[in-house]
Amino acid sequence: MHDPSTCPGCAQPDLAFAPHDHTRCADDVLALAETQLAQGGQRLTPVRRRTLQILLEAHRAMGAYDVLERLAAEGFGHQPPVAYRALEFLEEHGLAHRIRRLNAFTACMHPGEIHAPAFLICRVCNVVAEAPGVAIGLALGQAAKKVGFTVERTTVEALGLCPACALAEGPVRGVA
Amino acid sequence: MHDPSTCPGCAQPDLAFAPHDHTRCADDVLALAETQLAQGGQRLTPVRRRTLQILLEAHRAMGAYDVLERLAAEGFGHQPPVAYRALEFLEEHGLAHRIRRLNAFTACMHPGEIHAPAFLICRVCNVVAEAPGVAIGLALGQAAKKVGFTVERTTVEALGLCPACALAEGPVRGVA
DNA sequence: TGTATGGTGTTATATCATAACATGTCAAGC
DNA sequence: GCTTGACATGTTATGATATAACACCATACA
Ligand SMILES: [Zn+2]
Ligand SMILES: [Zn+2]
Ligand SMILES: [Zn+2]
Ligand SMILES: [Zn+2]
Repeated sequence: MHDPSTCPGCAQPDLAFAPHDHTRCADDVLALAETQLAQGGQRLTPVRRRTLQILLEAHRAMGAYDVLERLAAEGFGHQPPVAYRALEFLEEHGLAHRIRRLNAFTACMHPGEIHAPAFLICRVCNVVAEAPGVAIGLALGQAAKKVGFTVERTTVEALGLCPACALAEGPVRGVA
Repeated sequence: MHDPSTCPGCAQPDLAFAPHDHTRCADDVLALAETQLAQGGQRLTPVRRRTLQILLEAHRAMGAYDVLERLAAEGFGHQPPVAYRALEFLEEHGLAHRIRRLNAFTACMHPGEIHAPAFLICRVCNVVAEAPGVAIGLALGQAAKKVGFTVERTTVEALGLCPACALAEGPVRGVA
């Protein structure tokens, strides 16, 4: 189902920036998700499944209302809670992440793996990359431990420039 | 101007969790801020100054509309942009931070020092502590560098339990 | 004395999120 | 079979957060 020719992520010239292997895109993730959830006694219902699909196909961060629009157009409910509930469910189960700086959601690119995700957000093109956040999580955990704080969930986001936009905006001004 | 007897932060039994030295509270920070800004050709105007004061006095994270209410009651403007502009100004100049998980703002506890702040947010009592985020910033920078991303600003927040609430909620159930 | 800049204020609107309640579905227990 | 409880989905209505666009007034300074 993943079509690189229409995938904004894949269309990016900076494959290194958004390094996702397509053996995991859409369908595969979906199957994986279903298995995982079943093991935990959870259900990937139609709305939830379709919501995840929409995020996977979009291959970028989407606002809840954008997702809702898609869902509504396909015969699901038309009201905000429909989208928010599905998105929150996916987030709780590690299948999607919330990007707080964008008030948006994105499909997890590494479902199943234990990860405290870190996101790199380009302020120009809004592309979001999920970076391995293990080292960051460790550092954060240590800082917390020092003051006796128990970490349960983390939000780590960096705003800046993706390689492509850095070229366009950077010191290379006189190229064109 | 800082009165520990009415300061929610100071009233906390977990001084270690919110370790702030009062030589820096309110007035001192304010003076420092003014100096710093002047050096950068920026002005700590009445609204901005009062906004910072409000955050410092509150000694906790406040929503923009809460701040606005205070400002309005004191003769400043009554409309959202008044608060948002002041808060954004303070944030841009390192005098306040935005806590995205809470949609709130808090005065910086370490103004002047270069720091990529990390916040520890108690999900029970909502107390926010600003932890030194240098190590975290480094880890994040490295992860970003690997994919050619240029970091400009970071958001690092941990949700969990402060020491006090961990005691109350934790495995120590049968104490009372 | 124009005129550019920046700060403050306004009105109006956009955007994001949740509370509260009604209905449907399905499986466990009687 | 029916009842009941758990959970999912849908609704209406409202709340909370944030910004666009414009008017007015200062100060700075050519
Ligand atoms: Zn792809
Ligand atoms: Zn970009
Ligand atoms: Zn204090
Ligand atoms: Zn607490």
